Amino acid sequence: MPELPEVETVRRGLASFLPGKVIKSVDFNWDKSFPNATQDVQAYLIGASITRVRRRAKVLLIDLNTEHSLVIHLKMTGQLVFRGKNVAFGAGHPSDSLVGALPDKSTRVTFEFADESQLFFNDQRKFGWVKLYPTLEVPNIDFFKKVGPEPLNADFTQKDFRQRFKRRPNTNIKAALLDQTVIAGVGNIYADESLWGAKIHPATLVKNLSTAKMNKLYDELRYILNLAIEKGGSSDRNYVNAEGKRGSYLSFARVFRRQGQTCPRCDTIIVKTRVAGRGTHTCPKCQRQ
DNA sequence: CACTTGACCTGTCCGC
DNA sequence: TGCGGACAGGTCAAGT
Repeated sequence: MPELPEVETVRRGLASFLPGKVIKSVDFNWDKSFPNATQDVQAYLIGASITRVRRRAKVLLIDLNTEHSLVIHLKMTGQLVFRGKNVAFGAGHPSDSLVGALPDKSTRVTFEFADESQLFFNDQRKFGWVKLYPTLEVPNIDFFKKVGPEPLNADFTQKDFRQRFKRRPNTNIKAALLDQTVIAGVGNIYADESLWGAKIHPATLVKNLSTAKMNKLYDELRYILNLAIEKGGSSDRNYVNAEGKRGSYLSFARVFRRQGQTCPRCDTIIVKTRVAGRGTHTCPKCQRQ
């Protein structure tokens, strides 16, 4: 599911609800969803207070005042939904909501706080996880040692972007965009959307892309990631924000999940194919290989 | 090494 | 209505 804009949207929601909350209890019903929860839970989680909520790549970090952090990956279908006095099931328009009463059959971990509010980790497909690490060790996790730069960082330039891709000259640009060690945070939706924006066919080999094309891709990717954050992300099926509500980006999408519809630039019918092992949406006229 | 494919899971949709 | 197969926003390990 969640790519950079969705995870960032969840982070912003959690950052408004969680700081100061004191963990009263933690409940698990699927071991693999919280693989290193042992006696550490008692020592570092129960009674701990949340200090802040961060994001790196597609990973959320919830820092505690016990020098430990919850590290959370939502993978394809993970959700983190907060329920408290001011954020209750039923608030807002019903069509915004994708989750009802919690816990439900997809709930894998439940955190309860001292003020009776709760945080639910739901994950239909069970690929996602919550782990507990000493805060200082988080940068040493294999994933964080290898992951590429944040594409939206102010100091990340067109030149940096081109440099990062030089490590994957013989692979296609879509696979390279999805490779988290090149740059962080891009998944299937925003790969397709940004390639359409830059008029690049997803199967084009990286080494065959000009400097101008790569610069255009950088511009389109940053534009689309920022727009998606503004729209609260994409809810293709499971994704919801920290209040359990959908994001609206897909109503603005130009190609993703729009096969059979017309290209907004040239009216050609958008097609769905397979590139880098993933469903891929392109305009056959705008994006020639 | 660089690159591709399968595995991890559940649920839904589509064709027969 | 049932059943099999393909597919779904991600990442690893294992294969070539």
